[in-house]
Amino acid sequence: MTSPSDFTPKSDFLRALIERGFVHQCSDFEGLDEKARSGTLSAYIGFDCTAPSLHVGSLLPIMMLAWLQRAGGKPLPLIGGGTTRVGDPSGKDESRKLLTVEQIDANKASIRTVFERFLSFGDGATDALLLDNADWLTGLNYIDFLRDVGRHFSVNRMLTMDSVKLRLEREHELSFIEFNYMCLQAYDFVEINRRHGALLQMGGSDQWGNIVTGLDLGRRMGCPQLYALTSPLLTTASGAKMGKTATGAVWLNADMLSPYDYWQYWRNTEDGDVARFLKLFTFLPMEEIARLAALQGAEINDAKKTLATEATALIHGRAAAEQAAETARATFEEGALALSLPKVAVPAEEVAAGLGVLTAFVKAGLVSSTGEARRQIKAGGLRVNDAPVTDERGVIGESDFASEGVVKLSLGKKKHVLLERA
RNA sequence: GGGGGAAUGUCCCGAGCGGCAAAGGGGGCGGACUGUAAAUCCGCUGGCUAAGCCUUCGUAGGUUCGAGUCCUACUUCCCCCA
Repeated sequence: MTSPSDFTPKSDFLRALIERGFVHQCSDFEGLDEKARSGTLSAYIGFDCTAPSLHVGSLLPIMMLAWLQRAGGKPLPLIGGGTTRVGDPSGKDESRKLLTVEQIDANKASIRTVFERFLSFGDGATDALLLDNADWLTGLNYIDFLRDVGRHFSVNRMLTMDSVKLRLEREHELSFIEFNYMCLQAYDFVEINRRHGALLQMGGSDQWGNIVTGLDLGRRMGCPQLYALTSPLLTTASGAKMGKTATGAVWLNADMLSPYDYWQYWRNTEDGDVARFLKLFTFLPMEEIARLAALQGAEINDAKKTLATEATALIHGRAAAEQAAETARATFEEGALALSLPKVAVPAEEVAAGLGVLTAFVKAGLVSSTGEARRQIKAGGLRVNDAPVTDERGVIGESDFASEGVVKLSLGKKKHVLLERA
């Protein structure tokens, strides 16, 4: 059995994951359910550390770990410090740059702050531990690895895996590194089981093959029965991949995306996604979600606000989330000037000298070039203090700074930035 | 090893008789309509100190008044034969 629909879990952990829509496949529901009920279940998920922040795409696995901890399990987020040093070859983009050890460490530290929002770390039985596979991969000796681990991999079997099979059928290049990547990933499972007793690896549905390879290796290398559980690939109701927005990726670190913008991301959820997202990205009880999901027409906006505030509170804290909600309310519902909108400072001398509108919008980060600013003006998309900009040679001067000492620049109806003198 | 293809707007896919800032999609952004939604329609989608200037078609040279387009070498990928 691999489908969650025809299984009734007894453990809190699996019940929560299944009823909230986190589960796509599992290697053995009954077995895992049993483990989750008897004793502390340790589980790990691998995360990418090529950027200094995770983005919303990683939120789903983080939530799975959080539910695990809530259900009395021990979550083990794993950072691929070792594997990123090889470079993930599964994308065919060869220009992927290799990161230095320092970069990886910096990213790791930054990413850890996100985990700390969702998981409690420490030395206790159910406290989370942040693992890095560099700890065991970098010291590996090739000959030893081949002898102890490599002999357990059946190339015959690896050749039947979808990821490999497809490439071979299409006669696409499959490099040796790539072929080995799954061996390392499988070995991670064994190592984490030995070091921390992890019995379960979770991940996105695209990781199924790799995770199952780990299961297999574990059996051959004398680990206890291991389990695999994957989550569905997340797309929006209209089929787009999650995590992209106007400004770029939806980062989880506040210094890369402000809580206000993060709140806005969730506020703009499509109708058809609201219920699903409430289940996946908030800890609200199911009854409450059912109530919100039943809202029709324009009322569903209330559900979106709740989603935005709850989701934002998880990573930026309740206070920041409520402030974002309030900022949005004042800005959108009252059309008022909310001083808590994201701010950008410009040197006072530049303002005194007269700041061109084009430059101002570029500085505010609302447009990427003066050329784009010109185009947006033609399209009627730029406003200064809510007044449409019609002249691209317009100048922002002292008089535009309201009594509050800021100028509100807007792109379209949704994106606002305050300019202040510094 | 031999033979034949391919590389295009720095998001992606893709056309391109020597006159090209380069067709067309997708995506994205803006406008209209709405509910800060979806769908639909319209516009935009190299940069700048902007009637002009600069930089782009794998890399480096060459032919030409003029090269994405022709020639040479190189790089990478694909196909066929061995």
